[in-house]
Amino acid sequence: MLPRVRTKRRARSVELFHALSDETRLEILELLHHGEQCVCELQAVLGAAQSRLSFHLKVLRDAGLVIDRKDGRWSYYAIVPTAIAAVHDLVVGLRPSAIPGRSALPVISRCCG
Amino acid sequence: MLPRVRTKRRARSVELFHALSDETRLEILELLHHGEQCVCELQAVLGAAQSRLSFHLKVLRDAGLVIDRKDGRWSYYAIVPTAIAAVHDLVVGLRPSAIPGRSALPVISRCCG
DNA sequence: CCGACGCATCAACATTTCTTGATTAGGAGA
DNA sequence: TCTCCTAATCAAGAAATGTTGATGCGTCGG
Repeated sequence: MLPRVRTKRRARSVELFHALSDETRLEILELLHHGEQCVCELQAVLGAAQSRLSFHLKVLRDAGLVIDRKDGRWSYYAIVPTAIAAVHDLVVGLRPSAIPGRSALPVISRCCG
Repeated sequence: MLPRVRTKRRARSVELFHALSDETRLEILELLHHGEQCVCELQAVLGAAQSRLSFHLKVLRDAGLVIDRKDGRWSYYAIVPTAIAAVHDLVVGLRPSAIPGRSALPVISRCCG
């Protein structure tokens, strides 16, 4: 009976959570805490192959979690704070208490109607 | 130069975000907002094959996001609020502002030292 | 005790995601 | 221009993840 609404929101959730569900990508985000970084710097610190890093940066970029900027031959990546905020909001929406007017008590009455 | 600390935390992040990076599993969590539910109810609402549902419930359970309780032949699943809170904390930690004493400005000086 | 039910688990297959090495493209400097 | 450098992209293979149908196990009702 559940309406098919919020499918878009769920798709977006999947995209964002998936982008965050990888060790390398989380390390990248941690490094970007220090501010904008160029790919070669990330590469040096992470000790990752260039194409591998590029792949993960693309995942993060496609998800909107980071943004890139070209300067000469270098590419600089930075965190997109609003995207992190979006993730934050999605997580808040996961909390049971997020749905008002309903208790979290078991519905004992009928199981498989 | 980055210390290898917080590897455990990252592994936990990967586990949690991965559990949340699937459409079916997000739907399950939404349904559990209505309180504890038995598997057959989830099955009916989602129209999912029984083994498929069982698979996803196991992923959620292994990640600690839900807990199960047996009653007779039925299994009831419920959200674990503290796990959601843990996810919340991890996301907060992703925010650039979360690292104090460092600005988020680009480090222009030397790129590839 | 027997059969139906609810659900976990397994094996096999399909699909997706990640890694690796090679290629490509544009900018910078000689 | 020629060459090196940075980084994106591609193709192929490896690995992880999700799906499906079958099987097994405990519980309930007859």
